Amino acid sequence: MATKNYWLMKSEPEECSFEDNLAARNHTVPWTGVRNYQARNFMRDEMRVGDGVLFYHSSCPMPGVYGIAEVASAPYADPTQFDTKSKYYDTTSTKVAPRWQLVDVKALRAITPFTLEQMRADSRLAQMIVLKRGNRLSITPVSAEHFNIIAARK
DNA sequence: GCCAACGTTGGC
DNA sequence: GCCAACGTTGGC
Repeated sequence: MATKNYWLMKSEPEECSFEDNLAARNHTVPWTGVRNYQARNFMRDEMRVGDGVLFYHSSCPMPGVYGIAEVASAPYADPTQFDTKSKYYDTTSTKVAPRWQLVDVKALRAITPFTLEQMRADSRLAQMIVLKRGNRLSITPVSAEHFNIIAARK
């Protein structure tokens, strides 16, 4: 059996907050809109159902981890790439060879937000990719140790 | 709104 | 393959 992996996934709360996710059917949402190859490759090639997810809010007054979630599906084509009305519509993608793949993400429980400021202040978390200068990647792998430190928050 | 950082595009 | 221009991310 493959080892469980852990991820940090960024979302703008205006678009899909952790509360939105928790309120969704089956507490599950498709992770639409990723248009970066590295982030796509994590979903397409490396995620497995049951992997742990730190649900992070970005571009908001208080960035940070707001909830614990898990990967809830195998990868499949992101439907928004074919939707002409979507801001994620991609004219260069085809149904035969979809460019963008996603997974479903299931919200498990909210935590007292572990803010970016608190993450930076915690020396145990110093090696997290999301804290590295200039990092913009919306999906990053997280070590079990870092995941557990943040997931221990009630 | 500013701007540093960095990914993508496209001319050559 | 190089690299300048451009667009986007995301904290502040």
